[in-house]
Amino acid sequence: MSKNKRMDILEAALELFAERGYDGTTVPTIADQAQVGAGTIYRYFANKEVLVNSLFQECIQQLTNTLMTNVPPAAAPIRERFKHIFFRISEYAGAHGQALTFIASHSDAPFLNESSREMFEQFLDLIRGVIDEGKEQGMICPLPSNALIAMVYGAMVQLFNMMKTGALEETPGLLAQIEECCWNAIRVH
Amino acid sequence: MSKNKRMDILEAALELFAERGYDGTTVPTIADQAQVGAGTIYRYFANKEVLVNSLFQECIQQLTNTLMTNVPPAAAPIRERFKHIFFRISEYAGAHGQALTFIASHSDAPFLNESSREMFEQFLDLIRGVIDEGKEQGMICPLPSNALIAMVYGAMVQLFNMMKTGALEETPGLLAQIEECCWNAIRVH
Amino acid sequence: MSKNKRMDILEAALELFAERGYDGTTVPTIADQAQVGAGTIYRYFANKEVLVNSLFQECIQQLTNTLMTNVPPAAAPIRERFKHIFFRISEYAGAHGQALTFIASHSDAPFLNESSREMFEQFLDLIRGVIDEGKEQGMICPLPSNALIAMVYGAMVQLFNMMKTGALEETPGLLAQIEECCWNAIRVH
Amino acid sequence: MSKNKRMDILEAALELFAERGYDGTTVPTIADQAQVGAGTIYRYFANKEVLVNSLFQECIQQLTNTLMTNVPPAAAPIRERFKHIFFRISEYAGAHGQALTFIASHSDAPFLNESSREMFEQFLDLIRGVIDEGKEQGMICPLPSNALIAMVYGAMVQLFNMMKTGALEETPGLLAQIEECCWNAIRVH
DNA sequence: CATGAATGAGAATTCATTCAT
DNA sequence: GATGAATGAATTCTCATTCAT
Repeated sequence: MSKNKRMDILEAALELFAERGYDGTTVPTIADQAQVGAGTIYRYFANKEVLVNSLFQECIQQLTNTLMTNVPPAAAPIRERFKHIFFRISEYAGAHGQALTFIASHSDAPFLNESSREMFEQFLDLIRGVIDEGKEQGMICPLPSNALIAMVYGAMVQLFNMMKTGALEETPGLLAQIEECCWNAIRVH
Repeated sequence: MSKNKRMDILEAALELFAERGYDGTTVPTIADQAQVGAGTIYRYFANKEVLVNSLFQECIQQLTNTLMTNVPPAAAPIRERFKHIFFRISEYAGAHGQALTFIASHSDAPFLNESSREMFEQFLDLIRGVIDEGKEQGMICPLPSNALIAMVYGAMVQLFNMMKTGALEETPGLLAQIEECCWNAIRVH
Repeated sequence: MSKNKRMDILEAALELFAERGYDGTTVPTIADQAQVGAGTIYRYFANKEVLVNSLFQECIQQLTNTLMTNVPPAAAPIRERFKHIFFRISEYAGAHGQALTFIASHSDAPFLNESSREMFEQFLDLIRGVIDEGKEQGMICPLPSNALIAMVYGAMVQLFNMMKTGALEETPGLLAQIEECCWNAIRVH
Repeated sequence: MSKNKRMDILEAALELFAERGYDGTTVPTIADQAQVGAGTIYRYFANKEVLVNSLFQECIQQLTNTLMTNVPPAAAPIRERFKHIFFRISEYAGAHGQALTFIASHSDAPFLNESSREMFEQFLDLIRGVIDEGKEQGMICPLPSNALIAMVYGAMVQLFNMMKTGALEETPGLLAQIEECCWNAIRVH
């Protein structure tokens, strides 16, 4: 017996949205997976769109929180700050089932509201901050930040997705090497 | 008056699937966009699933064809062969509206049939071939090929997606620099 | 090459309506079976309802014509006149594929128009005439004519249907015995 | 407010299928008649075909049950056993609206599944049993059982159909006389 | 005349949402 | 609060009919 049905619903929705997408998932299916009645979902969320936005925001919040723990001081070397971002996101992907997959596949969706979009931008800003600082210090390529973020974020999403589905086995040391690769992609040579 | 309604339907579907996803797109919407009657779609495709698979396969085919033109000789330096892949995909993304976005966002979808999955794998194999060869020559990091592909493919998909939506302006020289970045991500340092 | 497309269409429709019923048969299916274009059907019949009524009426007409050939004189014994009816209908059922099945399964249909219903009644009247005369002569049971017709007609329809589908093999002498049975059902004992 | 919507749906379907046939009846029409929402039908029956098969089987089951009540001992005279069949079926036709009409007009339909066909055959076997026994005892004509069943069953279906539509008024004694006629059709003279 | 591709109204079916229990 | 049966609007798909060739 779970003490929190709201959480059960969000977890069920996360898994299903990540696998089949928002439009490919029916509310009764979420209810089944969450082991609640279909009507119960509407006690906690006004409708399906509110549910997906709540879920999206909670995921981004958790991801952001993860990124904000043990943050190296602003004065720390860019290399260290980049590592922090990489390994925190990696940690989050490992800890929260399909959350990163869900975020990545839904962050452009037309049903996301202003608030969800804003939170996603704020998350990207955390990465942007490091990248911009790195560019100023001449450590990172002087390309548009969006391009640099896209490369790093795109690469990471694909990688963690593959690890989730088992297409890529996570061996010791692999993560560190991949981090190195991502850094090499954007650093000045 | 269009000569080829089948093509009109595929083009309309491509645009809509790329924007809203398969499940978020209704058949009448596709019909409207294609300027055909709803029933007409069913003269060309047995059902919506057949439509999305046909579209997916034609896109992959075109992308594969693009990758196969002006292929550098197998003996060419890996660097050149990597550039070829990058710029061909880039060319395809520029030429075919939302095709790359559609492919990327649907390549894991549960409604893709065996044949579609196979064609997608064959496309990835084209990239894998260069990467494996590069690893053998000691030019590319000795990481699992899937990881290397994921990084390059993930980065490219995000980048071309951003260019499509205007979040990233395509300035002269930018593409070449980005290509350099992608190469730096995977090469041996 | 058939010289009469109208006939081809009617024949195709007869077979299909007998097998699947009017509502279970699509116009394109009739066109395929008749080896004509779908549009051609509308050159000969204003719509599907007109087609089924035309077919019904032509079938009834043929059946009626068959019943009217070699009619025994009104003064002939009832037994002989009954035999005539039985064997003529049997002859018609044998000669015209699914016609009797079609008639039987559609004679109550809501899409039959006044004219079709009238013709069917006229056909029944041919049987009714003999039965009424038989009742007057005291040869046939003094039951409502409708009941007597129902028995004889119902039995015959089932029997010829079975012969058509092969559930009942037509052996020499069988028909005569069955006729005897039908007569026994209604005659005075 | 009805206790049992499943029953309401089956009753509505029975009436409509009997009148217009399976293909001539739309699901929303059934829903209207049953006073339920269209979607409700799909909570009880996976689709229209499952509905018609369920209905067919329930009707056959009821008819079979009726035939099995107060069965005369196997040692009873054939005449009595025949009467039992006739009057039981008659009783069923009288009690259950359009059930016999529905059964008769759909027992050959291509959408009936194996199970439905089997149950119908088992029902016919109940009649066949008496007829076969009668033939062995020399009481019933030595014709193929299928032919004898066809006559009796065909006649009865037509008769009860007529009574339902009012084309034949059910007066006291009529039924007994008709039963006599049916018996006369098949008995040895 | 004949055709069959094209159509859109209508059929079967699904699913977000409500509400009586 | 929690439920899940019930609903009907929306979706997928079919098919009678039209019309350009």
